[in-house]
Amino acid sequence: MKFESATIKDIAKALNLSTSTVSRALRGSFEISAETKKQVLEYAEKINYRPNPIALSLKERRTRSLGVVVSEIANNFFSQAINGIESIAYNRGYHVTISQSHESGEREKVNIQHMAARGVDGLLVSLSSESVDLSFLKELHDKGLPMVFFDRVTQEIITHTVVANNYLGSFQATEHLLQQGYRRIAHLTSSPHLSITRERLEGYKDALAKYHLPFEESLLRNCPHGGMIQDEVEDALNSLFKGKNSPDAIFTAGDRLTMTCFGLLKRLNPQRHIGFTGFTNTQVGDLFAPSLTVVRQPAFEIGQSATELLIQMIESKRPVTEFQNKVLDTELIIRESSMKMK
Amino acid sequence: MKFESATIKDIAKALNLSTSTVSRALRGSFEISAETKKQVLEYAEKINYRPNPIALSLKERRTRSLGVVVSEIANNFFSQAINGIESIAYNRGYHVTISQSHESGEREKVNIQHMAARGVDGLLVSLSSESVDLSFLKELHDKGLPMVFFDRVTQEIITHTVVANNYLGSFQATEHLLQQGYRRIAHLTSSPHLSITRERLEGYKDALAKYHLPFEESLLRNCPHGGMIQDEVEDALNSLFKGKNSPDAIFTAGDRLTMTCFGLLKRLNPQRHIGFTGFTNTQVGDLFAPSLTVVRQPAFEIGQSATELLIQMIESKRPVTEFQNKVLDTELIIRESSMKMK
DNA sequence: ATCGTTATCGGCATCGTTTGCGTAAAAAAA
DNA sequence: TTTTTTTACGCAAACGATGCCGATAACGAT
Repeated sequence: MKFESATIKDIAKALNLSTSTVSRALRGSFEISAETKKQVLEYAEKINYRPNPIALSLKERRTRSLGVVVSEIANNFFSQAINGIESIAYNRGYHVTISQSHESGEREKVNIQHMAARGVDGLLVSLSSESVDLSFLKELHDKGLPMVFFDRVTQEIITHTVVANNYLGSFQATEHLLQQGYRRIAHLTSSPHLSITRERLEGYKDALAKYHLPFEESLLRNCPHGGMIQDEVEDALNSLFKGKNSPDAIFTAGDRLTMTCFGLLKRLNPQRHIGFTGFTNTQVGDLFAPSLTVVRQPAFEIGQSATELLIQMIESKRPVTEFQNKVLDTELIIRESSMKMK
Repeated sequence: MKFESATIKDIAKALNLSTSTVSRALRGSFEISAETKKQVLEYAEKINYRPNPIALSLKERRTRSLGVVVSEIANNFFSQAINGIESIAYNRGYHVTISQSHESGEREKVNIQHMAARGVDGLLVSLSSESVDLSFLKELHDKGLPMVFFDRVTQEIITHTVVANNYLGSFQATEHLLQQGYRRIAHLTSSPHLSITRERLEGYKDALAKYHLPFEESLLRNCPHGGMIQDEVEDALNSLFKGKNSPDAIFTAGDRLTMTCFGLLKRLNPQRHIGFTGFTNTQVGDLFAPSLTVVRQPAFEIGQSATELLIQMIESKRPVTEFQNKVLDTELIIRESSMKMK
């Protein structure tokens, strides 16, 4: 089953012209007579001619498409970020190819290499939680493939980055819980490799320090799959609530993690009140019971900003040497789940 | 800023061979000596040679990528369906290019034509609510571009389709509300043009008929943007609850519509109890207050099934003339929101 | 010595489009 | 009329890879 489209040759043959004349007529070159031009334009319109973007890509060595790598689409943060990416990309004439790593480093590598082999003009990357060996990305970067990291970034590759103010968002959320009177705040987070994990942990620690509380390893849990695997979260919660020194509040550091943990908390511990807040971009936090106190990231804007920087790099004549590291503020939306029961 | 990659010519030049020899050596042709083959393979590995997919696409007239058109990614149903699409596509060696129509017919047309102009080997389409003139799609279909419709389908183009059993899902949900004792069940749905709208309306009507209740126009509301525009839903709800004959239950026919309506219902009518259920693929229906009775569609499986059919069409030698119309069952998950208060 | 085989490789066209260069005919200048 | 300029177009190369055909050499058979 093949799909045939009209080419410039078909027009040339039909009108007894050369392909070069047709090509020039189509793009309105001044060295083609008005008459010929009109003829060509009319015929092209008639047979609904569309230039073959693949041939153009081969010639111009560009595809006008951007590659996006995220861990999961079915994640409020990422789907909103992708909306931001798309809104800029399409306005600037770029396509968007999306691939998911599902938090697998191997999958991420395969997807990126597949896209990079001339499939895309640039890459928007949010690393997977398994990503440790980034040498394949570094190679692509060294070869000149433009890339911008967002959300989950790396220091190993020097380029533009766009992230939320994870430190401050985490600090504010933790401080809010402390202000409410909670004193044993557990922190449920993703893989320790990730930049967001480290930054959010720092904010959490510093907020504790401000209230002269020690950081306790025993209140920290890592779920490398970020809430995608329910058992991982369930194990973490069970171990947290096993002893007698169990936490009185939980602060989660990721969209899926927040949702999964919130659900499990209701199931596993329905009787006890646990203060709760977490990073999530859900738009229905006020519909939950209890309504959810959340740290919201400017996902759409992060996507937009990263895309603008990427396109700017792609279209720059000379190699870019000055890089921006954008940090956008989060928003703490306080609802019932973090309130202290009397 | 350009990204240069090694080509077959570089290998040929370096090894003093012709490009054809290198090409054949790379794909292990038997008419190349073992020695040359080894030389080529080794050098290719050394410079990390990757065939240029664009050049291959031009030659083989295929791109090994699939185009997906949905209204919104940030929609539980679609993001899960895309996961299904991706799971099959990547296993079969296809890329996935996603575009959103945002329920705009114009945007949909532009995106599809952009992708179709040789950008993709086939299309997976869920129509936008504004889609009325499908002539551009029909043209592409007539030219031989393989396409499969899922979720929101059309009769105008004869090809494979994969949908949920919208009629039955709607019937069961409505019947459930009726069994609970509700008698004035409003139906909030999307654009009347959509197949899903019609099918779900039929199920709703037939369930009413089974209980000898008349269908009342005054209990039907269309929100063409499917819950993406809050005001649309708010207006619909306000007009429903204006008179004295206001509904005692609401049944919504779409993911975003369900979420938006559920939120508004709590805000606008906090005092009165309204029975509620709707189509949605949210994974956290049990976390809401009240927990949400939902009609869940097998989104992942729908995506998988549609993709399998599409790839089968693409790889078929001769035009496909027998088409499947798959219908997958929905699941009614009963929770508190649809319970009748005593 | 001549021919046929076989093994191994190169030349060239091709996919669709753009573009630098060349050139015929027509128009303008001499 | 001759020369120069302009107009309007064609030729061919290029992008990267493939594949049909043809070329060359070595070798055995006749």
